[in-house]
Amino acid sequence: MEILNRNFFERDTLVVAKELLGKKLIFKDKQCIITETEAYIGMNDPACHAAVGKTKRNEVMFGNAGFSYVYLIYGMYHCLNFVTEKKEFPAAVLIRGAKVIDNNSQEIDLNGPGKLCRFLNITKEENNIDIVKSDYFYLTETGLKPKYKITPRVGISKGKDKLWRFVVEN
DNA sequence: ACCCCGATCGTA
DNA sequence: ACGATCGGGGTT
Repeated sequence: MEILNRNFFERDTLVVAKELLGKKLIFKDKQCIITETEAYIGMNDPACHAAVGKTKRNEVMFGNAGFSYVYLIYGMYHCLNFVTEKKEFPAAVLIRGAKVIDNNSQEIDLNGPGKLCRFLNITKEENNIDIVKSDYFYLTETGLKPKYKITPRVGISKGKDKLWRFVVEN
């Protein structure tokens, strides 16, 4: 199916986060359907890495939409994000969960950003990749429009008031 | 050089 | 409830 393009990502982060639910994520030989996302939006969002200004780690968030932002958390897990909005406006969508379509049609639930990256084998090597140009790392349309609920983001100490987490129901 | 803490997860 | 484990970012 149709590959998601730059225009898809270069929009309001909350819209992108909601619309990423049900999309297919392809990385090398693996693919899955996204079921949970969170938005991190700009320098005024205290939970966003960009809140401290531009640094070596977060500079990709300040760049073009449609690039991957991968970082190491707690010394042992990786988190996968996709950069959104216009260049120089730092924002991204964290991919927190997905359902895998296994070769033997076994369903695997990747609930949690660390588990998702561990399963897909995504590491800092995959940081700053243009996913609208790559032939091994990209997203596609599926036609799915899953029902979802809206909740506060999890695992953060600041910015808990924002309802910027989106989870597919059922 | 040092210190604190984090967009997590598995175990207890 | 807690420990694992380490890099980023701020401070001395």
